Amino acid sequence: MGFYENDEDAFLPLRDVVFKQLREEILYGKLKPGERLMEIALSERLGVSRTPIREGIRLLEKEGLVVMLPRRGAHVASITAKQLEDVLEARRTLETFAVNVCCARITQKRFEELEDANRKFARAVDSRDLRKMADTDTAFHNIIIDTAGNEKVKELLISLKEQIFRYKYEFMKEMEDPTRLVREHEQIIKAIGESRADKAVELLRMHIDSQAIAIYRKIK
Amino acid sequence: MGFYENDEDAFLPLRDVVFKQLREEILYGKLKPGERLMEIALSERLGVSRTPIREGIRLLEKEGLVVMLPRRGAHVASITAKQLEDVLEARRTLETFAVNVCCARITQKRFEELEDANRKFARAVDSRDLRKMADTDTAFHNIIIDTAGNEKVKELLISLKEQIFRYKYEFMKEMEDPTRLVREHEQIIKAIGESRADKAVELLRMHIDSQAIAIYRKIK
DNA sequence: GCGCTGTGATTTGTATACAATGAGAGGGTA
DNA sequence: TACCCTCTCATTGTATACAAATCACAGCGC
Repeated sequence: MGFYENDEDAFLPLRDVVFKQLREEILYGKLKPGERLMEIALSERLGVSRTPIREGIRLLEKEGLVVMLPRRGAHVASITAKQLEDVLEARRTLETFAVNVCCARITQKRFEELEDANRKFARAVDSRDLRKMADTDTAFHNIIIDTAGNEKVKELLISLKEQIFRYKYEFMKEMEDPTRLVREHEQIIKAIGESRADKAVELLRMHIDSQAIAIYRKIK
Repeated sequence: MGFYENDEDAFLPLRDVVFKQLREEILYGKLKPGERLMEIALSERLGVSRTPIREGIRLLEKEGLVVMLPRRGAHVASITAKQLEDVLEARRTLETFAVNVCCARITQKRFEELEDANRKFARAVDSRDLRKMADTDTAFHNIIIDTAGNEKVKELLISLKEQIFRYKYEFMKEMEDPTRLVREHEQIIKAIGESRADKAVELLRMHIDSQAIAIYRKIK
């Protein structure tokens, strides 16, 4: 690859380096939805042969970040309103399941982690650093998902969220009052702390839906 | 590939032919869980070069049918009790969501398709043809999922089911009274027909769980 | 003016050659 | 015997060459 972002990449197969690099570029908007990924151009830009490029693109397809058509190459996945709706509905279904289980299983330690994660998110919101906001928000939700303890659900949720991350990122850019998200997180934490599973599920549903509506409006 | 199963394969990229062939072999037990997929051996057996083999294996990985470790090749995915539990829980979550939406959206035409699908399943059970049973059972569940109209949920459910198909198949082999499944389907159809979403959800949950328990017992 | 067809350039699909790694056999030593 | 070292060989990773398909567009006929 000519240079390495960090040392660990040096030990990864090139396909994984390609995957990580392109994933980054797609998620944070350098590669835009619909843009074509051409193997030769990429192999020249990244300084590897077409083989790891092809394999890296396959990995992106697995995550739903790229769509491939036979003989017509790979494109950065773009999303229709319908697809967005479907993904968000699937996410809501799985993540409300997760928060429900989480209520039953949470430990004191995990609960404190959750509170801590939201404090970090609050700081990120204060700092107005978009990337930090996205990362700390993800970290908060991931604690809930981890606590539920279902690896397959976790895997599916990671993939679903990546598919809409780019749009959510754009949406957060223009959000007038992101502190509302912090308060919504606080309410969810409170419901979990009180073991009120139904309430936590309902709050999380609303939390996801309100973002869904905003993103949806933006897409159309 | 030397010969073609059917004509349409002749127009597919070789990676897709490889994918379909290996998928068949994994689902119906010719390739067993844990078995190693070696590229050279496969390329000789299927009469293509390593390139489409590698790409076909990537497609299988995407479906969760094989797992790959860098430098250590691909293996047919085997499943631990915990993983099985996780997959079934994820399936239950998404499919109960689907049946819930299905109740609200079903049309007369779709309802008749559902009844018809269960009649076909009943005939398959009578015939004792295991493969037909599996196929018609899948077809029945797919009508519910299609009616819900969420493409992403459908995609996830297809993948989840494939991951446990092999075990379900083995389980059906030894099932003493498969007509119970037909009756369970009938109950679900009835609940859908009466638009009793909560009941349909509960029945489907039980339908999935009872199979889950049986497969679970078998694995351990 | 419009559409059809053929041709060349571009791009993906496939095969193959070579490099690098890892697993295991075999032998030496404590 | 148990352990470790090295060497070998099988296997995966990567690069590259060639084949086949697609696309864009020019030229032709209607």
